[in-house]
Amino acid sequence: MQLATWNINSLTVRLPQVLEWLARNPVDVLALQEIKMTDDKFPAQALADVGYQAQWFGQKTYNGVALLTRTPATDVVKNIPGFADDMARVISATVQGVRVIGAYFPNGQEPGSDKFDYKMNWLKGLRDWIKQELQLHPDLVLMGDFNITFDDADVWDPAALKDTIHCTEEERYHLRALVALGLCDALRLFPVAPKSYSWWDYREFAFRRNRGLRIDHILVSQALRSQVKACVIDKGPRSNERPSDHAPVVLTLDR
DNA sequence: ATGCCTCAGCTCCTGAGA
Repeated sequence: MQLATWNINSLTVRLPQVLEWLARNPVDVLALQEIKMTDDKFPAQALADVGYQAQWFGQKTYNGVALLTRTPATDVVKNIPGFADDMARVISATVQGVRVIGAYFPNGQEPGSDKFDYKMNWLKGLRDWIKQELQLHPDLVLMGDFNITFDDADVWDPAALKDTIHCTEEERYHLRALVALGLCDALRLFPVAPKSYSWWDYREFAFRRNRGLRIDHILVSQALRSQVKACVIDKGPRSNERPSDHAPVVLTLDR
């Protein structure tokens, strides 16, 4: 079984690239973030034509998430139950016995800002909910655009970016707290090549110079840990014409 | 320097992203 996550920064613009990627990477589940469209605009038929069912949760202009699956997704939940939020950031479903949670974590803009406070509250709400979800669903995958680096290895210039957004101790504390519930960073179950990133700024030839951050993650529950065969960042689509600024991350499970 | 790209939308500029 293969699961993947990809922040596509507008599904309207990137639909052809998503279809092309799925043709080459026929994963069982693809979680999308930043689809940036209202629910009525979602291209369900184009995805069905290539063999994917979809669950989606959109909104106008910003945010928006979806789960594309080859087999039916059941018990679909949108956003974090018990956490009031007017942004479409999370979609969950059970697929082939695995509880899959696709999430677009808040950006946070700048430490000290209102958006940063919202990010901290959202992270707390997420943790409280995931703690319960793990009790209900031992086989669980939480993946998406976390907008947080684990540590300096995830940052192209740790000195220059110290304490800036995605790299603050507060954000990393929340990420570690999430992991401490009983999850593990699938990419680091294996030797990771230095300077492995999942996002590169559109400006200043950042991708060509590999000036990036690793902020897109796949976390797996303890029960699934022994089934993880591989986890890779696919940098290929970042070289496309009109690319997303994020690369897909792909998890292969032995099940 | 607060822009450098890119995207959506109350579209020829602005807000937001990261």
